[in-house]
Order: sequence, then C-alpha cells, then structure tokens
Amino acid sequence: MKSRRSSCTDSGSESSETDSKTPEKFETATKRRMAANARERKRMQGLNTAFDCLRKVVPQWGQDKKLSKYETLQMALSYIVALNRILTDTRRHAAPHHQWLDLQPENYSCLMRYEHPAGQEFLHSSFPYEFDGHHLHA
DNA sequence: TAGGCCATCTGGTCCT
DNA sequence: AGGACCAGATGGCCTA
Repeated sequence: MKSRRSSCTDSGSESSETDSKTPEKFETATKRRMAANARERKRMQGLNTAFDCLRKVVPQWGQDKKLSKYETLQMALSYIVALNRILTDTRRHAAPHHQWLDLQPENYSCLMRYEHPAGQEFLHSSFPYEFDGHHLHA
C-alpha cells in the first residue's frame, strides 16, 4: 500500500476551516475524513478486484502485458458482441435436434447489460479482432 | 524525459 | 447524518 501524496495524506490537514474551529471539531472532521479515505480505498480495491476478474475471462493480447482498465472494458465489450454474434449465427443454422443450442435471449441477456452511450447502433459494430481461442489478433 | 497508467486524497452530490 | 459514488487533482512508477 503506497501513499501517492506527500503533501496531504490521511492526516486530514485540508479540512475546511468551519470544521476545525475548535480542537474537538477538528478532530471529528479529521476522523471523518480518514474514515472516508479508507472507505474510498476499499471501494477502489473492490473495483480493481472486479477488473482483475474481468481480465481473466477476456481475451488477452499475450501473457506478458496486462490490459489497462480502459482496454479491459473495450475488450470485454468487443468480446461480448462477438459471442453474441456467434450465438445468433449458431441459432440460425442449428438443426432441430441441436435444441441445447437454441438459447433464448433471456438466458444470456445477463451478458448484454452494457449500454453504450452511442446507443443500440454500437451493438451492430464489428468485432475488430480475430480470436484463435486463446489470443486476439488485430 | 515525456507520456501513459495508476493509487490516493478530496470535496461535491445523491441516496438511505 | 453518514455512506456510496463520482470526478478532478496530484504525484509516483514504468516504458519507449
């Protein structure tokens, strides 16, 4: 755990003046700030854990380089779109005796919760990578 | 050394 | 009132 700030740390030295008019108020404000900082650290750690989980299920460029957060989100998005297309194509060509393949959208819609700001149009954009089962190729 | 990425702090806003 | 969430600021680490 490294502290990135040298000038203002958990000491709460930047509490507002109104909160620190008396030593008691200063102390409570400091404690509140420290507690808030700790909560924020924990929240961000949870977020990073979620990113790590996502990295494990998303195709990687290679074993050596870890995807950045932004890249992870972009890759997950593209990957989901690609999987959705595979499912759609499979359903279209599946023979009747392959009913296990005939998934209904509600059965995998949990994978499609992401809504791109650009709207539904995004879902029809093409997956920009080739996936060989383990790695992606541009 | 510049730029990218990241962790942390902080104050504001919203929600319970 | 207090916690969750968010975005901006800051500064450290790493790589080309």
